[in-house]
Amino acid sequence: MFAIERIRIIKNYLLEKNKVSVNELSKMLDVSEVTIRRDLEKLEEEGMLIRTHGGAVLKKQTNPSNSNNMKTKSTDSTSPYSDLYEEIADIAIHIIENGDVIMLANGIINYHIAKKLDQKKNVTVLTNDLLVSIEASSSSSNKAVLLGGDVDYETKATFGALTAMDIQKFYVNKVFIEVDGIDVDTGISVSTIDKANLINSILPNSKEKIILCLGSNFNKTAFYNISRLDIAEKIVTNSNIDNSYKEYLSQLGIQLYTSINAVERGNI
Amino acid sequence: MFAIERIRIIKNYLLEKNKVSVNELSKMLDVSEVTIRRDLEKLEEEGMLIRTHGGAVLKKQTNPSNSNNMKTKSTDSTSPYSDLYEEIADIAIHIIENGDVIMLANGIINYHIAKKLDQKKNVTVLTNDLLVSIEASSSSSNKAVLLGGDVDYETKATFGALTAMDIQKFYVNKVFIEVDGIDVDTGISVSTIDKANLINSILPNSKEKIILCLGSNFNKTAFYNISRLDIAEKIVTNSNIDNSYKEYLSQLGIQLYTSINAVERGNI
DNA sequence: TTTATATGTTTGCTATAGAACGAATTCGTA
DNA sequence: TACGAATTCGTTCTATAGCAAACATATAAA
Repeated sequence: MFAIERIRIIKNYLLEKNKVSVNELSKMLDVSEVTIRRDLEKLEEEGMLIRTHGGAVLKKQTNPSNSNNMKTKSTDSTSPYSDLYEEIADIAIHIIENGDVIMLANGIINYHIAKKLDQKKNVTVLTNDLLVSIEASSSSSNKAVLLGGDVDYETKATFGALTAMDIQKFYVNKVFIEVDGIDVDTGISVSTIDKANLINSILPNSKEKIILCLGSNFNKTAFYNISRLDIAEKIVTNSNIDNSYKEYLSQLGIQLYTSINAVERGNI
Repeated sequence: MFAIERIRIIKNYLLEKNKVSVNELSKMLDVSEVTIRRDLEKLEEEGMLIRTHGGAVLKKQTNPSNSNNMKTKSTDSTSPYSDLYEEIADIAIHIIENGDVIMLANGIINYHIAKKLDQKKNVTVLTNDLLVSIEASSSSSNKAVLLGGDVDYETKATFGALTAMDIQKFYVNKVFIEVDGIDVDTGISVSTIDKANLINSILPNSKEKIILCLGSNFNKTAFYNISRLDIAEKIVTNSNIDNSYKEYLSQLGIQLYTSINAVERGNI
């Protein structure tokens, strides 16, 4: 037996018994007591034990107060926008009806929608967002179907060729899409190509398209353009937007849902 | 014999025995001790083993001295079996080589393997386990592909028709399967039909099948039978199993890797 | 050819582990 | 409390095995 093995064994034994005797170890490991003493000496240097006459006892670790961590979920619900996301989700949840088959593309607002889904029954959720799928499946009356694909650690969502293929297999009543930009001229846009591809894949396979967008993202254009605005049936946002937009959207036949809290908060 | 062959043999030998001596290997492989030392040096750099005077022992990520505190993730690592799961994962991780394309079926052991994957490079992980996919994608040098399907809230994994279809699109080097029962007569079995179906789907599409099984699940048969034992190339478990099994497995040409915590079990 | 890689041999040097023995300690008993 | 026996300890010494480094050889690649 190698020294390192012997020491490993002594460590384990000590952790179990909290104390060891030289004699006992010597017999157990079939080496001389001198050797055991030398081993214990090493372990004492490591700070693992305190030697005593005839053996050693386990040293109590001074715990470096690490009890603070243990964050639960990775979505930054501490983000400054968290409330706004939830406001939008609060509106959007009412658009969903029992028995609906919906797609929730990956994103924070859709995560909040998924958390509220236990209010509904017999809803089938198609999503590429891992956290959305977990929330949506938490209620036994609903069902979540996750799209396969390459996992993006940052967004906790699947993308890529497999995702696009999987999407083709489904047809949904409603798709909820979070966008990073809405603009009269450029339409709707998102900031990553993966998300753009995903949305483009699902659009043809959905009856009703519902755009979710922070009020602050109106009049903005993100890097990847998806389509013109008029593909959408509904837009949900958190703040009142100016009248020109309202008119424009109503001309296109798009329903605009706005969080009523917007005014109270006094935000623009 | 090429160096690369020799090193592969040493690896396997080490995984089986948990320790090797320079002298022993030198005789066994008919090369000088210097050569063996140089090989061990390489393997130590790879993080596979720890060299010691006279040989080397298999490296364990789970240091017994700090096994107490700092539990991180939501899977019940507080479960009494947690350490055993991790022991098995500690062995299994050494079976994975850089550049491998592997399947990790859903389960706790595979979750532990996924957490250790940051030691490896360019590994592609196919999985139906959401948590596994997140862990496996956390390192930028690796890649995770999640199988689509119906999400099961309890196991945080995907199952069903879509999962089976998605699996057909891939072929992997190695598949790691956690089973709930191993028996000489009945072969390998699991406790849910979903998992049984999943495993049956991937088996034809994998070159090497590696079974992960708690020692306590030997001689047991879970509800859903999967196949005979001889489809597996390797079995990894956490405790010594009796000699009749060892003989039987070696007759079938199955390599048995065992993690032994010698003292705990009192056998030296 | 040169160059690089893999392996073996030789040569001190070092690590390991046991023996010996005086010093320190524990402990039972007076 | 005191004292002696028994145990345990630390130190030194020794034999053995294992080690790294330098050098040598062979084989393959450029």
